[in-house]
Amino acid sequence: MAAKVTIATVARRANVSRQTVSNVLNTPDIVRAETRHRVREAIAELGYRANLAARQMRTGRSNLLAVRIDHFRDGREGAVLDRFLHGLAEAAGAEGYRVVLFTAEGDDGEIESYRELLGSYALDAFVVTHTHHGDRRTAWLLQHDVAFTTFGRPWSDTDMYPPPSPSAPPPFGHSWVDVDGAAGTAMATRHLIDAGHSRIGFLGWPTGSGVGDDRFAGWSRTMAEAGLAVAGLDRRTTNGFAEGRAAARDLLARRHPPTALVCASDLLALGAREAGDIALVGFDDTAMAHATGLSSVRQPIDEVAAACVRILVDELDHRRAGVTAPVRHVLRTPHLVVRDSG
Amino acid sequence: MAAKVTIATVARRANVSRQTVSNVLNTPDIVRAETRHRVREAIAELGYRANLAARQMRTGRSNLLAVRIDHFRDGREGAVLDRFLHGLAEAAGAEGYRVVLFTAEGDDGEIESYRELLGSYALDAFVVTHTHHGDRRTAWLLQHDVAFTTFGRPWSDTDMYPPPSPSAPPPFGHSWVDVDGAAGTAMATRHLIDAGHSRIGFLGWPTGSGVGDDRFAGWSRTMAEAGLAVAGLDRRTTNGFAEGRAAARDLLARRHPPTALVCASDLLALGAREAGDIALVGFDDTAMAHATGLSSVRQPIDEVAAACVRILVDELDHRRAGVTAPVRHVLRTPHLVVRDSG
DNA sequence: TTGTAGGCGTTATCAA
DNA sequence: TTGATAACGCCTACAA
Repeated sequence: MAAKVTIATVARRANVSRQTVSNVLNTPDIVRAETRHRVREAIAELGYRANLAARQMRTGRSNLLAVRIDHFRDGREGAVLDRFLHGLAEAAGAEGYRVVLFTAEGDDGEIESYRELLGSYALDAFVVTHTHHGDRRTAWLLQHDVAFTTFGRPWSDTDMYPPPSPSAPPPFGHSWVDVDGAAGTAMATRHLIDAGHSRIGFLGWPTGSGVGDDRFAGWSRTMAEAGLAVAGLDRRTTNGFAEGRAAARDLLARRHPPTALVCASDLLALGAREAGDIALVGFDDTAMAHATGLSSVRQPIDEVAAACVRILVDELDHRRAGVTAPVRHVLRTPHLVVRDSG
Repeated sequence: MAAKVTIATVARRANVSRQTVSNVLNTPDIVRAETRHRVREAIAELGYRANLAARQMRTGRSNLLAVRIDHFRDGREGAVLDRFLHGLAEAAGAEGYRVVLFTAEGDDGEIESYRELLGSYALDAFVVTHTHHGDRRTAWLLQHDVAFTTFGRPWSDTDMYPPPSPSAPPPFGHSWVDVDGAAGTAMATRHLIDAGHSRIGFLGWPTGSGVGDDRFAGWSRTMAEAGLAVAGLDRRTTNGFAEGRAAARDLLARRHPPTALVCASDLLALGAREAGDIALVGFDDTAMAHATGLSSVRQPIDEVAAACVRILVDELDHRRAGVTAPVRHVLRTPHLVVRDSG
């Protein structure tokens, strides 16, 4: 354990006051070049690093971003969350922030965690993932004037506009970052059309999930634009391998079966692959797709994470300056990874 | 934003001094029951929560555990690290600790991160993952007397016993938690033997990786114990789907081909599945195995994470008391998830 | 441009 | 058993 090096140590070494050292650190411009240089040398020689706890105590900023880590869920969530966390940690690190994890059960459990973490002044902002219809979390955060952004759009108006209250002045909406799922499935559909298919089906999740409906929309819109019929070509089911297989079998058994399928997840696509010979495109470009040669729509997760961090850092900077940051919405376009399957 | 509630607020409300409130929080035994009760009521009424930055400043403890999050690597790493992080965050939370992430490139990059994080007093201990032969990280941490534990055994003596130095007194080894990979492949092998197979092959990674050699050992040991020949039945290759397929084809083309394969990863197993009709057992029980009905050896990741946290909390408690914590080694046994593949 | 004084919220020390 | 005082390391305001 090296001896403790504080601002005072550096000050003594550089023959200046503690305040001058602090200035070199925080507002270098107001320090004479020669002094600044001397102080920086002392800092380097002594290997000085600011004590973050002390800084936080004084400034009230912890430079910590919190994100909930979910239970492992098969397929999609696993791989995507993993990449997201990595991207988040990397982007945050570059901005002088760090990422802390917390776990919670359900929306209300997550809100309880917000209370705890905020109560102990343990973090500056939250990244909220897996937004859904009627999301109570975003409403809570808005009402409590907490800095946050979401990976995922608000899927209903009530998520965007909580009941106005003195503590939640306009604008009521919140910043978010998301991937344009419809653009992804549109891309997949177009790819299959270009490959010569005309009876292209869609395998997705039950109506009602924002993400699922979005992905459905990209397919149906593109089919319509190409003048292709969609009647009887789509099947909605819960996410899963067996479910994908069953749904695909069902589609293939119809009078005019599809020759290709756009799927809302790799898992569904892999299930469908077992249902018979059919061109496939999955979604999320998971390890499974990579491993099994499945074409898949890949979300630019690193960019999403970086955008989240940028938004939050900007938001925190604005708050520090006492002004309201603009609400920002970032929608990134995924890209299609073509493999032998489609 | 609720008004700030500090220990002083609570003290006033309960008609005691700040110190008494602090005592109720940290050493409740020394406070008279009646006073303690009154203070606790005030805490509840006011929704008081300790300011962690202030506490850290005073105690020098941040209650933060740091873990590096790697780049996403296909297959294995993704799913396992994901589960591990969740388990870590959950177990840490239960002990009043939180988990912070950091990224780094290579061992030396990780060591540089240690320097930074420790220098700013930003965390109490590290969890080190993916230990390997000649791991410089553990040696560095030992030499600098940093609290840490590893998920993964030290795979060479030099990892365990750094050059003795005044700052690293005995015991030189470090605590670790790991999964008994050999037990896992032994289990898989026995399962295949019980299913009637006698020519059971092994598909693994090149010699030299601790984890890979460990998994190989379980297979070869079990085959020997059962009096079964292993000559010409194993194939080592880099991890990957195509690699697994090629290696399996190679094995199947031999004069006396195996009828079943124990694989060091799900990815290899899924590749092997495409090589022909052969019973398979994978490793890690990833989403891929779950989705495709592949039998697989599942590591008790949650238990590993919990053990890591327990070791670290214990270590930190000892340090706080000024005594050396015993070095602990935890080796957990995986279990076999049987599906239709094997 | 540089230095001095004070306080952030907590806990450790010691006195009452 | 409880309370007063000081100190952790930093930053902000203000004075020199």
